[in-house]
Amino acid sequence: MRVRFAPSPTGYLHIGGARTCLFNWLYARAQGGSFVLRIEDTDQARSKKEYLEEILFSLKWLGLDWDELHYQSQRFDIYRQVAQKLLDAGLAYKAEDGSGAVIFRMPQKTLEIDDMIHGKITFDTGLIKDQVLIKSDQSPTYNFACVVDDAAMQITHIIRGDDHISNTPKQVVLYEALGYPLPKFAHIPMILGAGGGRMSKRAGATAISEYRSMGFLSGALVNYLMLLGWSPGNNQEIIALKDAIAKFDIQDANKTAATFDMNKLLWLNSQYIKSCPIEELAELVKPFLKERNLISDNNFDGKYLEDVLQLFKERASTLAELSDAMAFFFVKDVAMDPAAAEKFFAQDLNAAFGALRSRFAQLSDFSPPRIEEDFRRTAAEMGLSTKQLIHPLRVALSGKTVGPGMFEMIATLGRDRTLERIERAIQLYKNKSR
RNA sequence: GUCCCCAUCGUCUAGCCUGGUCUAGGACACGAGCUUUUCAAGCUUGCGACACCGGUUCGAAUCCGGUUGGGGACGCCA
Repeated sequence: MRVRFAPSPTGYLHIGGARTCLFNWLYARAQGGSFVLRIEDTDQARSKKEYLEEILFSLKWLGLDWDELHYQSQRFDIYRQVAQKLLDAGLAYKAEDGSGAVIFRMPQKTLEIDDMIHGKITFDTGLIKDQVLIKSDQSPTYNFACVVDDAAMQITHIIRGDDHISNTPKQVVLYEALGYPLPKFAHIPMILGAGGGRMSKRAGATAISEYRSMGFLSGALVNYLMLLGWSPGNNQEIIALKDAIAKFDIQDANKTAATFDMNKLLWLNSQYIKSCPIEELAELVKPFLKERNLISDNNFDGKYLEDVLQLFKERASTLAELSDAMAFFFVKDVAMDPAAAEKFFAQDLNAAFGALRSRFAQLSDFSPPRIEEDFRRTAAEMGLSTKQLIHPLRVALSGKTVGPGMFEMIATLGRDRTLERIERAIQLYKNKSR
């Protein structure tokens, strides 16, 4: 069996296209067939190299590899030849306006299509007008090139969005006119935007590459896409692409349109971040840290990065969020956010900070348990509760009121940075209160 | 307007084909609690759906018809 995904490089690869591609890919891999990628670049004016590159890049990023790659722009001669055959057979005619367009004479009949997902669908072709096959600029129309290619490339199963259901009778009559064997059709439901209508920018129609730069892991996005219109069964939600192959069958796809839900995607992404091996996560997060000027190619400490990631990997839902949350580990002078400042300047803790600084300086084993021990002793000596000291200390070290566990954080930050930041906080308070 | 598709919690879905085991299961989100140095995470728990009407049947979420609602297509775009 052979399937195909046929994107048009007149726009970026979006959620709907990616899901269609995914189902085709999954079905091909499950059945041991071939997956053909066909670029439908017949509209010379609107097709852009930039879009083509984005589409190919995004498919690779998602892990959807193809067995063959074809470009319709290189096959114009074939379409014209086939059109000529229809002309010769009297099944098509030249436009009367002398424009050079070739038009197919629509037969009048009732067509019944047996869709793999919807079952029988009937159409009355008498309601469809004659279809242009070759435009006046001699380029083929979508429905024509599509049929010629699907037949030439021996596509056996056409899996596409159900917005194409109404194109199906127009294509089937062409198969019949040309004597091509009819493929099987499987029309999968569309993905709707949050409002219930077509996906808009707001609702998530953004390019797949956009999700990448927002910090989604490709595995999480692919996993989410699989769940839209299909279920692996057994109440399973998290499933890797390679494991889905064995369970996938296009006949199990839903008929009902699904609404895109960013919350669930975010949740899945957080699950993937959480379970991602730390070395891998480090590689994934590096570009985000570089983009924020937190590390550069020659200055970063791989071990330090991994240690910091351990602290944050369970508390972020995107790589972008992760990078922002851990930024203070990589800057010289931490910026204090307004809410944190309020907490920090609430009372004079310089005596306690001073005591902490000297204790930490002398600590032989700079580990979380020892740090905690010293911290609690200091708080007790100063007549402070843990809370009274821990929150301002967090602000002093991170500039924030929220973050990972204090003692692990200090240990990971390291003695030098910790002492430096405590000292800086002491000075900051002095200057402010003066 | 014409044609086509669809209809289970707010959202994604399981169940539907092969009616009874469904006082309809899971996940996200939301509420509460536990844990706790904060925020998360995690765990426990709560809220929450078979669109409506009719038919078939001893029995319908499941089968049939209609209504309503939603979506899509009607380009020399793809």
